[in-house]
Amino acid sequence: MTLAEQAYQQVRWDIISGALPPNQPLRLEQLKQRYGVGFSPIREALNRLQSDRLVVNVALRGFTVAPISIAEMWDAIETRCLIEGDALRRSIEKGDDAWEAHVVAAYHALMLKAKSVSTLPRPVSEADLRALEERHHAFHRALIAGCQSQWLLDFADKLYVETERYRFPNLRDSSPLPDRDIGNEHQVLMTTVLARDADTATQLLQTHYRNTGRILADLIGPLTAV
Amino acid sequence: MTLAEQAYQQVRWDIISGALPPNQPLRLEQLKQRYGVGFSPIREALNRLQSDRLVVNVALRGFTVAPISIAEMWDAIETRCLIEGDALRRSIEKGDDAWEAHVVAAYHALMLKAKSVSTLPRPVSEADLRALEERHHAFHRALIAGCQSQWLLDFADKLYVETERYRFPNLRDSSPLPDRDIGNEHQVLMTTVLARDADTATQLLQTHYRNTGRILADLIGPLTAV
DNA sequence: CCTGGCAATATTTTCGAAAATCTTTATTTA
DNA sequence: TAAATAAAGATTTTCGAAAATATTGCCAGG
Repeated sequence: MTLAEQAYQQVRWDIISGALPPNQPLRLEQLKQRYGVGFSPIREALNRLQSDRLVVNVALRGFTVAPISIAEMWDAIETRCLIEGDALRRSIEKGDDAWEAHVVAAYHALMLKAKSVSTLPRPVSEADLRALEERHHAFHRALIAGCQSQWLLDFADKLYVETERYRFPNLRDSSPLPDRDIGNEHQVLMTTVLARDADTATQLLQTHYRNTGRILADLIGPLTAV
Repeated sequence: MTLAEQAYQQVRWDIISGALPPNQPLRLEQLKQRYGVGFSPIREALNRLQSDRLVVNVALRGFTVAPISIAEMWDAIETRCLIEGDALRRSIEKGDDAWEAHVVAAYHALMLKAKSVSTLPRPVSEADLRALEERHHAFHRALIAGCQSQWLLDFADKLYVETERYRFPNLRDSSPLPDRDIGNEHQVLMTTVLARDADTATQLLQTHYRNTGRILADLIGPLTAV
């Protein structure tokens, strides 16, 4: 793997996890130090992150971490509902045995990690949270992986990462909500998908995302209102 | 504007127009000469184009122009129908007077250019074709610009460029089809949009794209089958 | 004649310095 | 004092050379 690729993944994670907070100016000299590489790989990473909308760049005035806002979060969530809703529908219609198998496997892997993390003493390490996050992403990707559209999958990936910027930092801070069982929601969703009930599954998926949005809006709203 | 930005726009156009054909290896030394800039701006441009899926990159083995195929074209078209269909619907619901004005203006500008180009002696110059293409893009963007979703607009832009790779090269080669009046299709579409008839407008837009797809598939298919 | 390994060449990737541009600070002028 | 101007400093952008890696062509051994 090239240094540019490594830098890309590291900066990307630091933005998602919040280590590099929204609107933070990204000075090249400082990033060079932080990630221990030269200018070229850093610039390459930042250019790619710009296409992901994780950083913004004004010509000759450098890069900053992209801002976040409640409005932008809802835009990402609603667009995700559209993209993944359609992709899930197509997956359920066209998905073969291999697709089903991957869905089951990804769900199982997610559950195992969720269980193991839940028994860990707080605060949970960055590495464990990241591992859990990887499997969460893998599960959601597996659901729509049978849609046979590379464009839908690409867009879904971009939107997943974007919404994660809102979800992840609150995952660390707040304790799990007593009135919401994410594990159960995932299981019901998978069961419905495997039963090939496209309408119900799409509804469940979208409701899942919108409920998350409402909770996050309540958590973030008061803070940004200050 | 930075050199990297200029290089980006130039390479992008050369790929869309077909001057740099699909699968063409992009040697840095050669591009450096062609566009008259150093390594850094070229690499920056290629990295951005990779995010647009116009070039592909294998680590340490360099960049090539992204391949095209009938299957990929249909994927782009169908995804575009989904994205722009929803965006158009939202535009019609939420669009204000300023949005309507921009639609009318963009349509008018497109018609003017189309008329002027149609009177020009063949072959039409690259510059004229590009100018016409810019206005065509602007019109389609204006239609959905009222949707109030930056994500939908971003995705629509990406897909527009991708489908243009299939449409544009055939625009130059083949004469206009006698049984299809694109100008009329655009006018009917705009009238329906301004009448705020979301269902009909969405149908027209999607049919417009799918008809184009069928024609292009017939033109391209025989060639690639060789 | 074919195949595997090795040197030579070509290409990409990375680095650090130089050039270009923006920002800040100090100074002058009205 | 406020506005405008100029110098100094900081930062981004660009370049070309050096390092790392891949590809090609050649030769020996089976």
